[in-house]
Amino acid sequence: MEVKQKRMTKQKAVIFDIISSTTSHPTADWIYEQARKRIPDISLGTVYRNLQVLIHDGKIMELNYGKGQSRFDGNANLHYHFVCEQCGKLYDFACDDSLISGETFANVPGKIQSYRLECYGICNDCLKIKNVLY
Amino acid sequence: MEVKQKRMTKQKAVIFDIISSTTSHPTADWIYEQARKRIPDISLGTVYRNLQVLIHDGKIMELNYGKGQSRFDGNANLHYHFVCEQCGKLYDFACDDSLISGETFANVPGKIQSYRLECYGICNDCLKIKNVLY
DNA sequence: AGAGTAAATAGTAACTGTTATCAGAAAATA
DNA sequence: TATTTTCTGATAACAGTTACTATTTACTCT
Repeated sequence: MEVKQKRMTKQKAVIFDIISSTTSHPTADWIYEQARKRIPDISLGTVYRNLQVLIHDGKIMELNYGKGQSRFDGNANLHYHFVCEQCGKLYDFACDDSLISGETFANVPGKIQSYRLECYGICNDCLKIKNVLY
Repeated sequence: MEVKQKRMTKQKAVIFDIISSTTSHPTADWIYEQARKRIPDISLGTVYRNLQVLIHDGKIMELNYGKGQSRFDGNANLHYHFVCEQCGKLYDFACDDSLISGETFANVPGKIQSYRLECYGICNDCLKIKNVLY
């Protein structure tokens, strides 16, 4: 797939604005629905194309957890994610980077450039609702 | 999807044997090709179905990195993965579990049940071949 | 500003990986 | 052996994403 894109278009600007003004880690479909409110005849292909461009440019991150749709994150800075296995919500969390470095990767057979850490469990909201169950 | 399966079948045994005798984290397609050498008319659907059953039974792990095909790992014990971005190879690595615990997840808005750690970079083999470039 | 041209778009078809369906085969049970 | 249940192979359906192409749009150079 070709990800170069030099020109600024209305579509690209709107897509970037949508992603960077939410913290909800939206899917391409959701972004498409939002974008249609501003550009009614925007096409889903354009959304996907521009998402790739924005990723390529380091403006956004793509998060894919298992199967299903990818999610996109307007915060391209280093941070981690917590997935609630009850409600499916995706939470950001920060942690001291130094906790996972050095020794942690001592056994890796190569040179590390990046890593990815995610955790799974039950979020506080779900714990409140049905805390008997967990 | 239904993942219960009580009976041991030739197909299931062969699939499990193939996965557990390689450390190469194969895809469903590769497993299918190997299985056809032993059961020529086995179907791809059967491979997928039995992979789900084996995952459900905790015999194997599914690894999905971004898009593309899932990979399967006959080692269901806790361990981590290193992906070479040059050659695409997937390496296992162990690390002291205690390095990533406690404080690391202090800010998580919920109760953690599991986590996943992967790292990306250039493997030693690729570094040898073209070490000027990295 | 207007013309020329290279790049991006909308709409749609195609593709990929996976899952569902279902008639028939195989295994368990009687 | 007959009956019932589970699993299979073959194939169709599906979801998410990407490719294609004629048309439109943004930028460049007067």
